[in-house]
Amino acid sequence: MKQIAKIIDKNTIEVYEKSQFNINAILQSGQVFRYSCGDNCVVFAGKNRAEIRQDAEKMTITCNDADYFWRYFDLDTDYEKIKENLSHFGFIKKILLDKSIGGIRILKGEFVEIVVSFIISANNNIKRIQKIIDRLCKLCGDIAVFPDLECLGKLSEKDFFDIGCGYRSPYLVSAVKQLKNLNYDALDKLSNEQLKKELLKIMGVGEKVCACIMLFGFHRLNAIPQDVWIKRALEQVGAKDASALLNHKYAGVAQQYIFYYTQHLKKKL
DNA sequence: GGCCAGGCGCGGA
DNA sequence: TCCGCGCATGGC
Repeated sequence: MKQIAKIIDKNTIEVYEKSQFNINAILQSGQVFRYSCGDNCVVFAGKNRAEIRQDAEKMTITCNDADYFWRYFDLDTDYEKIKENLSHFGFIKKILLDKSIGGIRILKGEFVEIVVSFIISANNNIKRIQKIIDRLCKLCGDIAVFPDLECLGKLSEKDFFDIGCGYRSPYLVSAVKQLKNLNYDALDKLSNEQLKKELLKIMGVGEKVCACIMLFGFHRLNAIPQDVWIKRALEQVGAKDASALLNHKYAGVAQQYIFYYTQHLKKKL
């Protein structure tokens, strides 16, 4: 496998394969809510921060912890192989003609942040989700740091209501209590079926949010979150292909391609 | 101004 | 087990 990236020092990673790393597409594919893009992009994960600069020949990630972001950006995985595999589906092959799509990667988010963020995401829109999460961070003291369980545990239903969580507020209070009794490393060892079963016990986590947590928090690449956008898209490709995709080992990756293509690029399958 | 959003929990069949 | 309903809020 071609080396796609290299750790330069404890604060710096260089990424060389543009075809496998498009920071704008990654951040705009709906898997992360705390980021901003101007000349450079900045992304936050837990208490960590990374800035990504794109030059002609390479991308440079400047961050507080290079090892952390190596894992976060999934830089051990060769996405060319995944793309090749998924290209057996005609409609995925067509999507990948848009080169930005091929630069999407599945991030490895912080467990608590992913769970809380995607409970908030239910029946909500992305702009509003981002604002609520920003207010949540501010409520616990630092706009650049996602609250830990200690701070989250102190928040009341009213606190969540007041920052716009709406009817999800009681779910969040319950979920935070449950999260205190869950151990990430133990969950990470479970099979897909067992993990799903455990995550579904969390208040506010149903089938779709569960799939998001599995995909973006546990890197289970076959987990496919089916929101209204994906369901609409899959109706267009026919039952046979849709069924095959839903059971594919990289279904979650395909789902990210479709989500970005249909929603962000506003293109039809 | 009305429809919609990365849905979910709940009660009733 | 499987519907259908209600739900907070603001983006568009």
